[in-house]
Amino acid sequence: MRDPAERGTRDRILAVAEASLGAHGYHGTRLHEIASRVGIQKASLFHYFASKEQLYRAVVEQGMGETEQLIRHALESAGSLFDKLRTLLEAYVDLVALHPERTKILLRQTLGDAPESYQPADSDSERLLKLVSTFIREGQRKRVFAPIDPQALVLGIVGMVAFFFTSAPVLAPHWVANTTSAAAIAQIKRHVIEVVERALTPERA
Amino acid sequence: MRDPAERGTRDRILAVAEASLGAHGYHGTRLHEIASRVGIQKASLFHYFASKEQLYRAVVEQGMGETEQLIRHALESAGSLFDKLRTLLEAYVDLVALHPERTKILLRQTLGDAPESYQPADSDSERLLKLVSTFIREGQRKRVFAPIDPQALVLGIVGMVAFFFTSAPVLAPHWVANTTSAAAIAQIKRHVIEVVERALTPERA
DNA sequence: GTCTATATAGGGATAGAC
DNA sequence: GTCTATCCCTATATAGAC
Repeated sequence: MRDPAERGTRDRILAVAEASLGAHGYHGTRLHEIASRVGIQKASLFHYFASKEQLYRAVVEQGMGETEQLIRHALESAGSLFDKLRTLLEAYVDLVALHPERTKILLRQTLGDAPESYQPADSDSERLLKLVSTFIREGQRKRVFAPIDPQALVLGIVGMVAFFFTSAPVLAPHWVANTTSAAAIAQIKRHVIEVVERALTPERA
Repeated sequence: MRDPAERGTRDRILAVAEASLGAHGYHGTRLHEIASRVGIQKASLFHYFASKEQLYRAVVEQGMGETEQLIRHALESAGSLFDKLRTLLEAYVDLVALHPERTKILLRQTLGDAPESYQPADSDSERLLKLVSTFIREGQRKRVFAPIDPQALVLGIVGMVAFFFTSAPVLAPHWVANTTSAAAIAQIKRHVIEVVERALTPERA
């Protein structure tokens, strides 16, 4: 990290590793494949990362960091609570759409796919969840949002969005052939926003 | 299958394999571990299944079959469309809650976690999805359900529910400490039903 | 049908030259 | 910092006795 000359290759390794880990999971990923795609020899990887596990950790950390940044930024945006909500959802969908492999890795991690020795720093994810659910709870206190379980809502959204971009292309290829197309992303965005807004809009009875 | 004497051990292998595959994924699963838990030697597994891949296929097939049965049954239940919807959602949540490992396997499969040579019979899952989305589309035609994208809704529900029982316990352990408790299942059921009903209830404007 | 013993391959990791 | 060569372990799978 201190040596700028190393950055180039190191970053390329991280990028390729993210793709491989997303596609095949931790145990299914072959260091040989990563090296090959980067254009170096397998042994050269060990110059940058001490082990497969360390490489995995680096990839995960990078992904979590960017996600947190994005969420904080969206929650600080201007407008009404529903405006903020919308901004957040749009940004989140965009993020997942832009990094489906990363999403797969995080999803897989919650399924237990990780090095045996891995102790997930779940404080990260928990902190993120709390950030958003607190935002919703605030809105409920002000009677702007309907009194639905905030934690469940947030978890459900995360699962839903992740599923759209990771599993849906496999399960329902005819529905969204290409989840990277602008049209597909817009469609999913609209859907998510509609469902969430309906869930959070107070009864007008 | 023809030899009844074989059924006992074979079924136990399938059950144990489901648990292991769910917990560690295909590549992370060790045949040695399965054999050990069944109480036999690793080599004995090959008497029942020709390869690790065949064992995997058997586990997946069994899981898909039961899921399809359940969905068909729920859709044939009595009552209004909203009644049927409710019955379906409750049964589905119960199924996932009862078989979290199975759910993990199917989730993982959509993420690309499977033997290299594996050609997923996605016709199965596509057929299932179509079954439910057709039901919703029918309700929309009759103006009972709001005109939301049926495919997206169904995929979203599947992702949401799966996430609750597989990832949420890891991500938010304080939220639902034990997703197998009756109370937790009831809570999740209520949440899912509320979100879906709100999404499908036509505007009263 | 279950066992012990073993074959075979693949993959993570290291050694050491350049 | 990248390479070639190699170590070494683990995991799937097979052979063949009982």
